[in-house]
Amino acid sequence: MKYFHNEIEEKWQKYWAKNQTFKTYNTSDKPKYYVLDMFPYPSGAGLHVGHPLGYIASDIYARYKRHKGFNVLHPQGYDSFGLPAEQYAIQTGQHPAKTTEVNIATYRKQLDRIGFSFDWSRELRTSSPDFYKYTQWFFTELFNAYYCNIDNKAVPIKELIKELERHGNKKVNSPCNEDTPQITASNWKNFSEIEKQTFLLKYRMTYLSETTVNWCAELGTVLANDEIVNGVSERGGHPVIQKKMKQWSMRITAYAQRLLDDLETIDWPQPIKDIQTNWIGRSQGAHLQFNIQHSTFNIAVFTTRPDTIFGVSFITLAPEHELVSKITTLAQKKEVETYIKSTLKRSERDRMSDVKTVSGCFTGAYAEHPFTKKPIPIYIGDYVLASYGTGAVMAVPCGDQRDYDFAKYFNIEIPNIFEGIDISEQAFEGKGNTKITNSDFLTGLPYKKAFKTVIYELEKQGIGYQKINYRLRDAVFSRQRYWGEPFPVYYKNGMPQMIAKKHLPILLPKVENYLPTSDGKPPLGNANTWAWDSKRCSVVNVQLVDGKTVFSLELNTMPGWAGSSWYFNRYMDAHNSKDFAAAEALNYWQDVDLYIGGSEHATGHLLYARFWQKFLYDLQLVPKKEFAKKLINQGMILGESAFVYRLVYTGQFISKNIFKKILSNQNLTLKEEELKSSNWNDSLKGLMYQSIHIDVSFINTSNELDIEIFKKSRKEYNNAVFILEDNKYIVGREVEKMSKSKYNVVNPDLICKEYGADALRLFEMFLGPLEQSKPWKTAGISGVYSFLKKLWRLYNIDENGIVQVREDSPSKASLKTLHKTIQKVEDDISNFSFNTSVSTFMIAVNELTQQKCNHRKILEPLLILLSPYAPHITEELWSKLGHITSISTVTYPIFDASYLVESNKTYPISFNGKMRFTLDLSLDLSKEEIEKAVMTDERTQKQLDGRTPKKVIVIPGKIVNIVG
RNA sequence: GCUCAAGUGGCGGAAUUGGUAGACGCGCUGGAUUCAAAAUCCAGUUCUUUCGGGAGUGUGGGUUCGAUUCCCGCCUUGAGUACCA
Repeated sequence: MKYFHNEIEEKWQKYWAKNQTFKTYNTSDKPKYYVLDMFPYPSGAGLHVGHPLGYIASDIYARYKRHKGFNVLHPQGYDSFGLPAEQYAIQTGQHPAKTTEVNIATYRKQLDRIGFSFDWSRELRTSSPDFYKYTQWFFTELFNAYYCNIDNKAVPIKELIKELERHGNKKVNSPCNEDTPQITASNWKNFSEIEKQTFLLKYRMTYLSETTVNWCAELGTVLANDEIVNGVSERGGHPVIQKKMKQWSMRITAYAQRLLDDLETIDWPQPIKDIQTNWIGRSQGAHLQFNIQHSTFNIAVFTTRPDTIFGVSFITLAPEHELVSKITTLAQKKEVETYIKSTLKRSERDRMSDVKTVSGCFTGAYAEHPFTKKPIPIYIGDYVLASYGTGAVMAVPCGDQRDYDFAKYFNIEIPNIFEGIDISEQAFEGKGNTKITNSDFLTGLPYKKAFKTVIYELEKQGIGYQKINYRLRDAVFSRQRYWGEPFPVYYKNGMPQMIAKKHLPILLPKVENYLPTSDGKPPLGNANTWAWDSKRCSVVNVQLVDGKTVFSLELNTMPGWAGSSWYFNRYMDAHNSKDFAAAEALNYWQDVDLYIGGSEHATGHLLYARFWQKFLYDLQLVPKKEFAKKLINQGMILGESAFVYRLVYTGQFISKNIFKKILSNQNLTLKEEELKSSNWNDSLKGLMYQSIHIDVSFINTSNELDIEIFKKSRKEYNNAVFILEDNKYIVGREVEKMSKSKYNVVNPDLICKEYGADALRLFEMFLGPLEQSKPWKTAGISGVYSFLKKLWRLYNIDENGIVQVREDSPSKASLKTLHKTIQKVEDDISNFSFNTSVSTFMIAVNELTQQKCNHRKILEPLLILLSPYAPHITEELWSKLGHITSISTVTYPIFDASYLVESNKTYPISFNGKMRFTLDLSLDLSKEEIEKAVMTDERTQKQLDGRTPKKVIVIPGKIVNIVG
């Protein structure tokens, strides 16, 4: 009987759905294990073969853990708020909820077809009100909390108010709000309500502030730093400019140190840890002040090299620095204004692309050196960033190349403070043991000592202190979009107010138009009616009528990472309507044991989710500081794009190898039949050509183009002329990211139809190491497919579908094959090398076929072993073996080492390191006995040919080497 | 520029704490079966060779009886990051 994968897979998928085989309960005697995938955004394009790679790996692991006796939570859901659905809505008027619904249905169908063991009863969607109700609630919790530097954690804002009433803010300022002015208790008491609220905003974990944001005009919204790549938007590649706007921000900087420290407690890939460490960008240095001559102002700077303080010869401010306008002298005013204007014009991108050009301008003002009291000229320059440190630097040209270049350009002196270092060509940026010189009380000290000494001196004089600075910035949380979570916020006298938990969720209102309003408000400004908790309130024209008062609502929505920052906790108790999850559920599941997803989220989702979790932990809402113990980044599956080459001049399509010859202009000998076109020779004059992406389904496995299909694919190709090689048109191939626009997408549905889901699963694992990126080549699937067919044949299934297995004892060789396989596969799974375990199965089936082994005692454990990889065929064969229960419920076979232990060990015998022959020796022999046995062997004597060896090296259990 | 990772047949990739490099699969070659094809099965497949061997894991060194594996220099590729004071 043939292996009909389609029939089998349909049967078992139905069975699993009907019996809720993979439903998980929150109570069990078994230990828990939580396996999670990064949930997908349901795009209109559906899944391609690259998407399920991580899901397959996690599914194998989840099934394996179930076999190992764990109560496994393996859920799936959708990150269903997002830009594409909204842009589609703008174009078509179709409501994003509708498109999302349709896309999810497609995704679900595709996922089901691959045979995942997800517990779909826990499915969640970030765009569902049941879910975003809690996203909104967490927002209000963030608003109602501040970061306490005494407890070093977030605590309710009530505590801060109490403290302010008693002592003012003398003690409470944590590093993330150290710039907040100091107030006393009586100051606080004299504040008006609005002043109090304004003041508290400086402390809240989420706060409203006028900030410089990354504005993308094309997308009509602000973007977070991690959403910008090379100065353009990550999505769409549109230009991004700096703009001041009133925005919600998340005070993630409060957690900078803890986010850094706790990286050591989690088993995440080193590259991800490195990226996050880099992104947080901790640097240790000093904060110090320079008084400005003839004024009351002073300039605060941050430096990592306070030891070079005596090398300062000027100060540079960012053009946006607030002091610029205040200190510029009348004489320099015009020049400064012109310069600032020119820097505003330069986009971020320009500034980055020409890093080397020095530009700046003198303000006319002078600061005073804190120790020597010498005047120091103050410049502005756009190499200083307003958003890092204090937006001002003390320039030490001899110790920093950028300062050096600036000094050379403006002819500023470059004092040398490094003993025995030549700085005539470039700055000296090293530290090491070089001693500081020409530096008053620091002269003669090496870096470390000088660093400590100068900080001591600064603190003593009260002009500076040691400081740790972070590159990490607070994350902008407002988006001027429609398809996102509405904020649970209304405004009273211009101050934001939270809407109480009992009124949540604030439902996303219906709008006719998804674009910003004519007066520049975000799309939610188009809503006529808002509704939540309809019994209590009603909202008309974006105005909340609550009894008599009229308030306006927040019209921004939350960014894409809001829901994904906590969704993993929701799966633990997905349908709870009273809370985001019951305490019992949270305490049972604790955290994610294994998280699988792409590394592209390193500075986005993976950082925000860690921040959010820590916040929830501080409020004792979740039991763990980190949400995921182990993380694995699956690599990307790349597509092999196909190209045809067209000469622009003649319009001819030229087969790949002929085209290559033309390009290299070598050995250009064309057969007469290739020269069908009379224009041919002309075309060589100006070699203008296009390489055009064509759909990968137009070509066969030997890269030959199906010309007829190609011609029909587009009108413009109907009469295309082809120059062939060996009567074929060969296309060019190139590995690229899989994408619709490159026509290189391979749909998993087609693979499932042709080869089956089990073959797809095995093949995706077989492609290579999980973490690596690798190109997809459909041709390669035949290997695993024929493996499945061989497995099927091993079971001797007759025409009636009856399996004929032998019940007597299998041979020693077969048992050895089985137990070798058990051991190897378990080793591989625990190392997450799924690729090599697939090979192990293939070897096992080949060996068993050769041994003609179809013993029940071998076949049953083999099925259990294989079932995580190929669940459908193993379920089918299991049922044919006469079992009633599903294979998912049985436990993994236990490896019995006794089948592998051999009395003899084969020793390689080498001469001068070169292996000559092998000798079977007992494992129990002593070194001396082994040596004796080797030396008396006739092959040894033959090799030695009468000579005496210098020494004989015996490594018991490994090798014998004879050195002559 | 800085940080990290990786270089093994025609290709994807194996190789435990250093111990017979190239497992497994694709592709290719030959054979069996077939009227033929598909499918299936068997054999071969790193290079080189005067058929004894010899060379070989990017490259040059080092440690070792022995190195794909450990150490140092260089080259190449990929990823991340980018005026961070």
